[in-house]
Amino acid sequence: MSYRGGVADTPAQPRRPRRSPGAGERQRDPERTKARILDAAKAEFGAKGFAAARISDIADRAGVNKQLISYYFGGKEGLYTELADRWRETSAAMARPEAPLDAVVAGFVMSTVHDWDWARLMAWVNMSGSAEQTPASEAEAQFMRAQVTELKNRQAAGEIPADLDPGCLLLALFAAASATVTLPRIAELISGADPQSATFTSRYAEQLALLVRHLQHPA
Amino acid sequence: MSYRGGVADTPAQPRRPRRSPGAGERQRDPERTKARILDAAKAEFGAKGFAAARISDIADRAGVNKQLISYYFGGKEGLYTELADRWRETSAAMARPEAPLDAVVAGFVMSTVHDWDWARLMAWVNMSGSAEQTPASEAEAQFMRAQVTELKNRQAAGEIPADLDPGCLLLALFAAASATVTLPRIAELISGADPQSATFTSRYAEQLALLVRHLQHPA
DNA sequence: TCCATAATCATCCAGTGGGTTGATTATGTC
DNA sequence: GACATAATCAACCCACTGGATGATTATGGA
Repeated sequence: MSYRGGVADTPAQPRRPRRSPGAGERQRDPERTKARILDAAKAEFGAKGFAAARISDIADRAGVNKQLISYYFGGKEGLYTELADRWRETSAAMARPEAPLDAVVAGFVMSTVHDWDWARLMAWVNMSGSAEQTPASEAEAQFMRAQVTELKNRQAAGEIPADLDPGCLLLALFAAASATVTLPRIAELISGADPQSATFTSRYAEQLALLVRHLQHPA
Repeated sequence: MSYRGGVADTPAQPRRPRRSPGAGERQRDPERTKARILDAAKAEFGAKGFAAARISDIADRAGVNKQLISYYFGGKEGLYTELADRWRETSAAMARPEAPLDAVVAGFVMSTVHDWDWARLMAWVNMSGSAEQTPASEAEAQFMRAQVTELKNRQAAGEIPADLDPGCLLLALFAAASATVTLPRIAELISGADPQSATFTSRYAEQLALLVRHLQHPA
């Protein structure tokens, strides 16, 4: 038995066997091609992680010659960092300032439904990234600090128990909200349902929100 | 720049250049050798995950010829499953029945200090394992179910709010307790400290325990 | 002491996978 | 229409990696 990368690949596009020009459709369209490669890469990297992902698989999924990955992104590593960078930007932009905390957490959980691959990619980046390796962009640190002060404000406003350290709380909430993605097997074992499914995810999101509310207003 | 596996390798043994017989020490000792290989594998797999780990690195770290990995464990995959199996047994045995919940959670967090590699391995297994791939041993499922009923009991005893689903709560606690291992980069960003360090880990453990207590007794 | 066998090693082998090369075909412009 | 250039592809290359082979040495028993 050869090792197959983790978690079933996302069904994804029906994977047309060969792209036929299609009336009115350009047959050379660098933007489209790049987008396709990025999508495919997101799916593959998300499913298997960097090391286990194969650029030929990515190319196949994108319906494109694998050389284009070098051509556009400078190889596997370039493609990966491109995606990682985009994720950082996205997550930095994701800072929703003044929603209730339980809603923020639940929303984060739910976001994994719409973009499972993206969430998985985040998880891989976090799991395998160390400080020396990828120096954690200043923007990223900024974002985290902002989130911490966010929590601190909520704490000052009495939304959160005063004796909890905002940093640790943030970390815990982050981890809990990522649970379906980072611990899919346990999630499945516990719930009996597919951790990717909307039904389970929304239930879990709701429960987490409830938990947060319990922290806020005494039970 | 070639991709280096995630998270700095554990310092580990000083990696003796060549094992010299050493007075009174057997120079052929299969048990010792196997143990060394397992330790090295745990460290390598833990640091980089299955796909990125190299059996030659494992062999080097163990100070042993790489062929012995095939000899004793039937290759890379066999070695990995061996470790994964051991982890499952260990974690199944880890079921401490009647400690207070906050202590259980804190203890789980603290366990990552003494055996970081092991915790990382767990994280990789969970992250990359899907149901089809490794059918989640019955024992494993049993263990999880047991934990859930454990929580249910605590809930019945009024330790936990009645409206929380025990399964979801377990998942959330599990994820939160694994945070330093599964999200080391975020942990580092938030705390400014090394997520592997005992100081940070114990602080985080304490905070999580506090959080659990807040769930139990209204703030 | 000698032998059978287990343990260990150095070396080789073949498959894989990422990357490169050079050719080919669109596309836009003059 | 012709040309320059961008986009795309098929084929090849070679480093790496996991595993296999066969030799060698220790160990324990007869």
